[in-house]
Amino acid sequence: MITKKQIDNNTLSDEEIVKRIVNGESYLYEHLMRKFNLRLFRISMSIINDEMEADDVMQTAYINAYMQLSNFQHKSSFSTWLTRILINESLLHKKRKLKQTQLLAAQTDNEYSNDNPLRRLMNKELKVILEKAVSTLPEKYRLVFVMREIEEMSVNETMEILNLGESNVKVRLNRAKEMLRSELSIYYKTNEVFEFNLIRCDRVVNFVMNKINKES
DNA sequence: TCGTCCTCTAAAAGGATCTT
DNA sequence: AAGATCCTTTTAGAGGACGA
Repeated sequence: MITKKQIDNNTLSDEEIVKRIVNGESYLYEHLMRKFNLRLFRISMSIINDEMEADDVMQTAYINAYMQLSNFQHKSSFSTWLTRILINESLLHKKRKLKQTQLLAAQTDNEYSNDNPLRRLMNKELKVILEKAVSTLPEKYRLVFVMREIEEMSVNETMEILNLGESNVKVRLNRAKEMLRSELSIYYKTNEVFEFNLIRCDRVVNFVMNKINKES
């Protein structure tokens, strides 16, 4: 575990931390991993769609990045460099898995499992619906959507990592949103979103009735 | 070969936010 | 308040893939 003292109250930039790691302070790598874990997990999930495998890929990417740290030339930010390594590793993993799947003639499970970091932030039902909708997006749109909207990465960072032009990033994001709107409309048109269920109905009714009874 | 669909790129308009 | 900057959205055109 890293102490606050060890990382100078989080005031060091990623690039400075990298330099210190390269100079022997390897324990500082934990700080970088903790900082980027969530981002890398989400991006990896957007490619792989499997939590366990995303974990494995992240581990491999972290190890690869660590091994290459002394070769990091600071041409881009550390986060961009690390994300690029993760994407490469994820795509490689996907490729291997596809090959394996074809050999075994097995079906790929495209559904997200139920435990995801987004859970804490969202209503459970809405989260499932959104995840399902996001998972239906073609990979290239899903990646841009996750990076821009969920990870709040800049257009510049996204285009740099994905090796795309600026307008292409924008159009892909816009199309991803269009697809999501269309996908989600199925749910809200069938009243699955904001469903006023029996339990909630009872709760509201009971609350109001209690209030009325007290007033009278 | 031709038509259709999809993707990418570029440009422009308009809105939101930041800076002076 | 005005201008600058960034972002989103829309539109048009070019080019590739694919089926008839």
